[in-house]
Amino acid sequence: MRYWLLKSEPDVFSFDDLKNRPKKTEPWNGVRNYQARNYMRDDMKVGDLGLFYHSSCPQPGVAGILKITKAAYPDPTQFDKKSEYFDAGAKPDSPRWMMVDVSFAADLPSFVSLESLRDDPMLSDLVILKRGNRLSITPITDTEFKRICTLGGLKKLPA
DNA sequence: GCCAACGTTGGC
DNA sequence: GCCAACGTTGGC
Repeated sequence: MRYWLLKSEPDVFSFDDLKNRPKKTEPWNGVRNYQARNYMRDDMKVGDLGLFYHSSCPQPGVAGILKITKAAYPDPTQFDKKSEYFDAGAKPDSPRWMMVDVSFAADLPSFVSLESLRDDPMLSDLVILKRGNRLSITPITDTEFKRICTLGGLKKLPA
């Protein structure tokens, strides 16, 4: 299995939103970047774990842990003219954008701020810390995943 | 295929 | 609100 970091703006959809959804699973829709799409389509598998990262907000950082519950399938918002994610170039018989479903996996006892990620020598290769990186979905190593869980005060890793 | 213009991201 | 960095678009 693999590990991921997924960005979301908490004003739009936060880790608490995911945790508190009555449904067990939520679609990770609205990704409109080819590289991020390819990660979902080609490499994400059910059971993979991800860090839920809050971006474009007063306190950026990792808020919790999610798991992938459904492999990539076409994102319906690309066909919805009323959606902000509508893409006139995408057709139902040739979808352009994909999404996966995710669900809450575990809380982190403490929020792991962007600053603390930057300050940790073990995380110097973390993709989102690289200059100019804007990818909303990036792979991370199991070492990085475990380290961030530790920084978040998690003693036992989620299964 | 080049590249300027434009739009978006995201930390500060 | 600013701005650096990046991705996409579209004319040529």
